[in-house]
Amino acid sequence: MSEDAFLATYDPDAYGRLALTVDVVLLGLRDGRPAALLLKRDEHPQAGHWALPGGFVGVAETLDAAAGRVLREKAGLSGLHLEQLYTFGAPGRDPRMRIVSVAYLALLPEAAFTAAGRNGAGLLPAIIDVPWAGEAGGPVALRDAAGGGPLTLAFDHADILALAMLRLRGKLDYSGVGFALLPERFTLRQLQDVHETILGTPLNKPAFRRRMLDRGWLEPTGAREAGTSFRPPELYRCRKP
Amino acid sequence: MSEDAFLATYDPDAYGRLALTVDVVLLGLRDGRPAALLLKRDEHPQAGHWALPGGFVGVAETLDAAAGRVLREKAGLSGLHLEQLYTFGAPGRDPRMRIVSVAYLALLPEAAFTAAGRNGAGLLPAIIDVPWAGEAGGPVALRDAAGGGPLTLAFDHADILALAMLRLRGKLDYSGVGFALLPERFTLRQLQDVHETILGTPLNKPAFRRRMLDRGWLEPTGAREAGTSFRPPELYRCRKP
DNA sequence: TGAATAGTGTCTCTAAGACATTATTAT
DNA sequence: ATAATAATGTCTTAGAGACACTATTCA
Repeated sequence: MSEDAFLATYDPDAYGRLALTVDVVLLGLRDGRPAALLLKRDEHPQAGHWALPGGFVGVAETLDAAAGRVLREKAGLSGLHLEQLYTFGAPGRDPRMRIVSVAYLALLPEAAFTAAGRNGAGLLPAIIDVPWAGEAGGPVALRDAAGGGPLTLAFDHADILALAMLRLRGKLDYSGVGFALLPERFTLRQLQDVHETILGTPLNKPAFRRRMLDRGWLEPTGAREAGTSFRPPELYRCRKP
Repeated sequence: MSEDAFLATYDPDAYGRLALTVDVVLLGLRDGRPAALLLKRDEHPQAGHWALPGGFVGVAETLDAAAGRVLREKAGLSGLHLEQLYTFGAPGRDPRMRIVSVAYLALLPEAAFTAAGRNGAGLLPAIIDVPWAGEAGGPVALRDAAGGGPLTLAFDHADILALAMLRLRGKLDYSGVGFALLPERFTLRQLQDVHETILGTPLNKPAFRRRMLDRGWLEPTGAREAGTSFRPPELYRCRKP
């Protein structure tokens, strides 16, 4: 049998029906704390619960492209740091049918995060309270950034969020992801604040400066931050993240 | 509309048809070099080419369970270190239809690797020649362990294999994965050889011993390796990988 | 001048690399 | 004894942490 003949007789349903989605963890900082943007589900299943923005993967669409489209359609954002996290496929995770979801992590600079949180698209900024117990990670607790109570997520989205935090923490000090949470020009203090927030531990200032500068990823802009009532810090730009 | 009513009317085909598979990179060591077990495809598409063992995900099956089943059915192995790697979903990666594949990494101790390579199941041990150029990783070259020429893989399996090597290298020194490539009892020299092979660089012996022993993952068995014509080395066991 | 933070100099401490030395086995 | 490798002691070196000190701006 030739390959063409084989393809003509191939039955796509022979192995059962399932659907593929992407779910995107939109991570940023809100008032110096890690936060995620959530969407209220207004359709079944789990209508009324908070969830990660997600969507079905188009038949002719790359996984990365699907994640980018979700970002655009649900949050009006593009050009962000976006990376695949992990694929969640437990049979009972969605009551509709077998839905396997490829989770993505998107990182938003503080300004984009704040803007997306109040653009009327229904995105809720939720503060992530991480119990930084050891390296194992663990379940994360969520609460409304506007001061509301604790939030619970739909499906297995709490697991996805926890994994996103873990991944971010793991990559922080060797991979330039930290820059994706800052504006284009930033001070070393801002960079250190980001690292301390994500790692959940204070860092030594001289050592942090040395490491960052020796790494060669930072380029001084020559400009300094304005509006301070003290010595204005140098603004840096990321060269090679 | 209630959730039950919604589920009754939900159309699983509304977003297009696709299939989900798992592909498993069976990594081990062969004569001190990294190697993978490959299967010759005897069905279309790409019949006659070498490929990673894989299979479709059952409708009621966990992704991890599917990978475990592939391992059992295609290589007769179980109880191995098995972890999800990445999901490959480019639309054209398989000519049959849209097939998205969740890639897994399995690690085999040297004995299991050798046995699986000659059990008649058609698994070919292929040496992986990695150009260790920097941290970026890159395409890997494959050749028949029996001395044959270079091998080319079907589909995008070369990319999957390259990612597997990269992941293994990255996790080696902070995660106990190295133990999964050794027998239950091993010497420190064997452990160092594994690390040097995977990392592609020689390591300092006293420093390596110090690090490994200080980590607390190793437990001396009291026994020593037999059959040496010199001072027999202590055999260790992994306590907490 | 005082307050506040930026930015740096320097000492200490830890861990890795280099290298030599001792230990233990078989022949 | 000799050969071969295991296992360790020690010196050096690189980098992180601690801490204090200087620098620069605004009020």
